[in-house]
Amino acid sequence: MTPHPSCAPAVQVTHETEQPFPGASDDEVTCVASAPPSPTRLQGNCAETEGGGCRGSSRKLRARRGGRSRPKSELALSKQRRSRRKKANDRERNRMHNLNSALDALRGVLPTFPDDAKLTKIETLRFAHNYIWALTQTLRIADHSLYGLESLAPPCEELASPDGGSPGDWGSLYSPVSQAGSLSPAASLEERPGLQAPASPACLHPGALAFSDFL
DNA sequence: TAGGCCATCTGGTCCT
DNA sequence: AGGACCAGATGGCCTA
Repeated sequence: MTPHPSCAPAVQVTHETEQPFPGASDDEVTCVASAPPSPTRLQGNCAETEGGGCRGSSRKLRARRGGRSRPKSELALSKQRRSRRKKANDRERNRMHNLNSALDALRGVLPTFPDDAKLTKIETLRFAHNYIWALTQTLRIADHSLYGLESLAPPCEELASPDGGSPGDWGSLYSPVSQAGSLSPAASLEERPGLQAPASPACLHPGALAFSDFL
């Protein structure tokens, strides 16, 4: 969608982040309202003729036939529509900000090298998936050692990956996510200079889980 | 300049 | 009725 020329996106974000749910005035003409609809939204005339799309048509008809709701002028309906849309946009923006905050928190507990390297969203999720699995395996191996079952512990190459992938295939550890997309963390991190994927946890010495072990 | 990533808007759907 | 969630579209920014 094309933002209104007079609306700098960054300014808009800042303003509306501070006021997640601003009381949208009916007189307020927002950039959203003035922006042209994207081609995919031009499904017939439904979306343009009534707030909320085609489903609102029945409500409108009911009102005209003497329903409970008071008939509103087109202008009033248009204003109400814009107001609702603006509030919905604010909520959606806020929701995505919360999601990104959670993602940042997740990044904060994941080991990366260099430390300030920022993982993308998909990398963060896949890396976290792998990291949790790595820690789980490490704990399992540690348990074996603790009870003197070290000799019974399967060798590195016998430990199955979370998805049952081929043993020792670190890249497959990121499945099922990696199966859906071409960008497995191992692969993607290898593609990105400076970022390195963790080594196979199955080969970590029990109890010696250190950051360096994942490099 | 192409491609990747991201933020944002938007309409649809489901739920309370 | 209104909010949450979702997916598609779009444009900006950045990097190779």
